[in-house]
Amino acid sequence: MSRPDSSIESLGILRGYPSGTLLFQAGALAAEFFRVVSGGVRVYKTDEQGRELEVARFGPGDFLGEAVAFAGGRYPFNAQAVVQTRALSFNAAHVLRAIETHPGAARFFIELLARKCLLLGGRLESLGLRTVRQRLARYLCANCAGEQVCVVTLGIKKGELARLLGTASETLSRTLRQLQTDGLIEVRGPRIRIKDCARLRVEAGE
Amino acid sequence: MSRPDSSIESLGILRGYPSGTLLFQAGALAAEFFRVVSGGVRVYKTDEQGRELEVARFGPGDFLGEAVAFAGGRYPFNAQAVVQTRALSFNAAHVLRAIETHPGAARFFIELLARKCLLLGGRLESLGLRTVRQRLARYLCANCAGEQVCVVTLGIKKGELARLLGTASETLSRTLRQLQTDGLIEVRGPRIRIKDCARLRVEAGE
DNA sequence: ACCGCCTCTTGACACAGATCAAGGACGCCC
DNA sequence: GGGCGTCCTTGATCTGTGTCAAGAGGCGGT
Repeated sequence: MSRPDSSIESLGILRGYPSGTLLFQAGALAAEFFRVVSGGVRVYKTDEQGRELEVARFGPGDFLGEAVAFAGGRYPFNAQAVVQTRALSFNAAHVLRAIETHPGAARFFIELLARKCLLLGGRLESLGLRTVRQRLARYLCANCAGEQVCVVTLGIKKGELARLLGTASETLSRTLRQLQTDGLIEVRGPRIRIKDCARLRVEAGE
Repeated sequence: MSRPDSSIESLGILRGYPSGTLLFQAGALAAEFFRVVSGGVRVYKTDEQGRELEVARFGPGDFLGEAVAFAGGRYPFNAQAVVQTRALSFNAAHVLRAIETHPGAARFFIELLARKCLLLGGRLESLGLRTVRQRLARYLCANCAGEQVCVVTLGIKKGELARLLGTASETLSRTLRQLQTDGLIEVRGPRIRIKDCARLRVEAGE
């Protein structure tokens, strides 16, 4: 389920993106979409005042930009390589044409888009009716093996995590401390030991 | 582009939903999705404390629930008829099977899902980095003909609009007044005259 | 016309989280 | 080791928005 039809895959052109470069930019016409091969990409939006919201972060195997490319129109967000990244670039029109003759590929992209809708819906819900504390708890739970006691090692900078959670780094810092004071976690740099997974899950609101 | 393949359409079963009844409920297994024929449906989520966020509102011609049904799993939101509503109900597995042999239908659903992703992404951005004032300005602009001066008549109660914008009705009330004080609009009950569309658009942040 | 119900408005207040401003910790390079 | 840049933390303060409480206005029913 994580690989599209190989005849589709062969339509992709492999490209390299040094850390910091943009795969696409908000406002540009969306003719192509991408599949990350190695590295990582963050998708974000900046407002006039420079405040920034990270919509999602993608790693190897993930697709990005496919929704805009299929719908036609302009990218609503920026996509930036966070490390040296390689990605397959697809022309949306070519892929749509190929899909017409490959039912399996159609189904693949339908499920891909459907899952992306669910992802976005989940983030919407988090942002709309959860506090920073709850969102953080949820993030930690999601990245924990589910054991009673486990250690989450952040793969990203705390400032980046803050923007991913839709908050400021200062607030994230304070919230981490608060969870620690409450005996739920123990923070040692980028290493976070979850002392009580069950209780943390309650904090997260399931 | 707004109609699926007729062979797909014929898979739907027409059902009636009195005002207030649920088409589906958060947590239920998603086997089917819907297309509104007449009436209106709001999709929302309630948290433990009773706070509520309206994710989207659908009218005649719109699909809902298709993302969850295609991805498999449980509905993350509730869907409720806001007035007496008729809707076609589709079994997701049947439709997926039909799609395999109808390339046009595949393309239809891909574009449908893609547009839904864009819709959700837009709402995410609004909620994440816009103030209530900006979101309201944006809503008014979107529902205005684009003329220099025009009148928007709210089709929904102000309390409902508030939840759609992700805020409380009291705050909406105050914000409307504020825009009026600033000379951007004139409010007379559910009728809102936009005095300066261009300036309002600036407020909205394009 | 009176009453009850519902929606909307307004005021007072509380609080989460953003912002501003200093440090402090750590790594890296010369 | 000293200096410098980046990231993180902490404190003080400000602001938007939610919440609670009390009317105000409209509308239908009797």
